[in-house]
Amino acid sequence: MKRKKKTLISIVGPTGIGKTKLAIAIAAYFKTEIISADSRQFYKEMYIGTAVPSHQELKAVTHHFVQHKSIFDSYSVGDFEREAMSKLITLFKEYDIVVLVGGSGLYIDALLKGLDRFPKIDPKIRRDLNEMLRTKGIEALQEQLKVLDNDYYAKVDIQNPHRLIRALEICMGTGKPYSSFLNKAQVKRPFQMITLGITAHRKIIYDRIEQRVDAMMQQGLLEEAKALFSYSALNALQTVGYKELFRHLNGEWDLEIAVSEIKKNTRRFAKRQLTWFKRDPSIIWIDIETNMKEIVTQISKWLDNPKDS
RNA sequence: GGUGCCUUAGCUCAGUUGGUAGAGCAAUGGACUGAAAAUCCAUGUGUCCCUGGUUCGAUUCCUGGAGGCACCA
Repeated sequence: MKRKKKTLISIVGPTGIGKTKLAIAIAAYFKTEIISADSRQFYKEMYIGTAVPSHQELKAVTHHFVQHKSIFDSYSVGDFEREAMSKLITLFKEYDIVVLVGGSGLYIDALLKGLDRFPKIDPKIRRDLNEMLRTKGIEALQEQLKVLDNDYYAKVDIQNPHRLIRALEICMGTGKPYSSFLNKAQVKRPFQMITLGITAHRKIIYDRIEQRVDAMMQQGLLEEAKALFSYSALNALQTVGYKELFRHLNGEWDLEIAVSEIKKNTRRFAKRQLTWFKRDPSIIWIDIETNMKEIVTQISKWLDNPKDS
């Protein structure tokens, strides 16, 4: 018998905590498929350093948005939101439950909460703004934003060049203030959501990161980085695990230093992920030690008695 | 065994002509609307090895001890 209510079960949490494994177990249990929201597992040229699911895991449960893009493609969170929403709608025709898994907070939120709509902007504008940043400094960007969108200037972190450039490219590309595009509508998704956050004591998270980085090195991360070295300027390769090895490959760092930098940057990344997810009160946090059976039982209970819409 | 040097934050170390201390790194907290594994902001956590002594006051000077390093035996 089919449940009427469509439900998206999301698994979020810091890197290395075991999201992949749990998501596959849950998806297998409910006999459904997985949508991945991991901004680095999209790219097919990167494998070891992004900890994509193994071939076996991918065979056990169908995954979407894993290694479906190339590092040479330009791919944004807006593209992801559109593609993933349309995939979700398709999947819900066949399944009552779909599993979403990932560690990229912005991408998860894009799907769960929606983004405002922005027109496509000519990439030349961003290139010019980056050039302006390089030659005239961040003050020039700040001055420009003050003129074009004073409201946003008052709110934004004006030390952050990415934020300034994004706002400015919208202002310049559309002729309208960036802030005029924000909060157009509260999106209402046509399905209910259960979001599980996996977590553990910081020490345990960090130990797992340490072990995982060592394991990646053993699996040949250095070789993978070598093969991608000539593309190191691409956005997709601004990625922990690769950017540090590039600095080893260009002679800047000993391998040992590069590896310890990878560990450090992965720790910091995990911390930022926790900061992002912590502010979402709808996330139900479960400890890494909780066993699978308990989790599935709990989910089934929620599905039978949805607390809210 | 002798002589010399060292012991201060998680680590490496600075410093206080005697008024209980500060850098770098690490760490921690936070922000985040198409670059997000990106980008940015904020924060100093301490038996100054122990013990007596001198002193109004010792992390600082002196005695003794412990540990470390170097050299000599």
